[in-house]
Amino acid sequence: MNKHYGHRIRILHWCTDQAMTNALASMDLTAAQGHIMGYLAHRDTAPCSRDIEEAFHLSHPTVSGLLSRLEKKGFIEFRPDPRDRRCKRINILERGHQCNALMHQTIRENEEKMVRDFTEEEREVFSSLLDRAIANMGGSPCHRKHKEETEAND
Amino acid sequence: MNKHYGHRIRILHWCTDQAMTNALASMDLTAAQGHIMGYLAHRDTAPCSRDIEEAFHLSHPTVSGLLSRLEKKGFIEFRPDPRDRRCKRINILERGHQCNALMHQTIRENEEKMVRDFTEEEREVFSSLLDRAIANMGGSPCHRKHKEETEAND
DNA sequence: GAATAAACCGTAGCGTGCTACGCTTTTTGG
DNA sequence: CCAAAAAGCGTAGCACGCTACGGTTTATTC
Repeated sequence: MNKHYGHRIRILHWCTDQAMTNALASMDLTAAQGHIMGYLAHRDTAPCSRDIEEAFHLSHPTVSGLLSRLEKKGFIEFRPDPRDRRCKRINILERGHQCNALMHQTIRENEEKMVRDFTEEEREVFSSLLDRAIANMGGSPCHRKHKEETEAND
Repeated sequence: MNKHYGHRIRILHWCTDQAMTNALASMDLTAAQGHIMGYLAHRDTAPCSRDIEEAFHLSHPTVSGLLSRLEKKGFIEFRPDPRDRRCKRINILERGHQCNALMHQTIRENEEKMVRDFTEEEREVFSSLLDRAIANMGGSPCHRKHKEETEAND
């Protein structure tokens, strides 16, 4: 019936996304926004949009939209970089720090939930197979920026 | 670094989606639209929107939008059901039939590509682990319609 | 030093997913 | 038979992906 890997991947992606959405709804964050906040939290230096694009393999309009919504809701603010006036450094505000603990806990819970009945060995196999599947599909997306020579093209 | 299953699932989903998008671009179909066409092709009776919603676990506004774009591009047409005037049966048009072969070939190629270096046993393990992960996350989304008793809740 | 290239960001426009609401039709219950 | 519930679909409005284009600042090159 639903025999395709692609279909299962889609469903699983949906599940994780929904779980995050539900867990974060209480603090007015979506799943995507939460992941950004989680990333910002364990950075020591304030990153700019470009850093997030690379970390999440997202296009910059996507990141731009996410950040502007986070700013509007008071989780972050932008600070001009005096060294480079093109950059807008992203600073976490109080409200952003508050959600940090819940964020990481939620991620951990969902990760655990997904493989809750897996043995340790199965978890490693799962990880390994996922990585190999990604590699087989051509690696991470990344809009082929800074791709050195990843293209053999048949 | 990218240690989370959720992250890998996201990337893998992205990969399959992009592969489909690229493969189908030549016939003016997106990945999501292509999947719908593939589903329609191997149906003998003309389904209605509801059938697609359940098959793909999508909300009905999403399906509605997909179908209206497919109709606008001439892949399908709607036919009122004389038995039930609420339903709009979905009929494949010539153009829709034309893409069928390419659709299925593309799906097969991508499925094979993803697991190209997997042994037969690994493929089965992968399938099984994906299914169990989905089950662990609470099963398929489906907006909890016709869930009989799937909820044990803890 | 001025022109070109590159880097960073923004906006426009689209597709695809969602929830929430409403409309029409069918089914159900009294 | 008529009212209420349920089923099917539509629209509005949002989030979040993308590509394509443009604008400002920085770096390079002559």
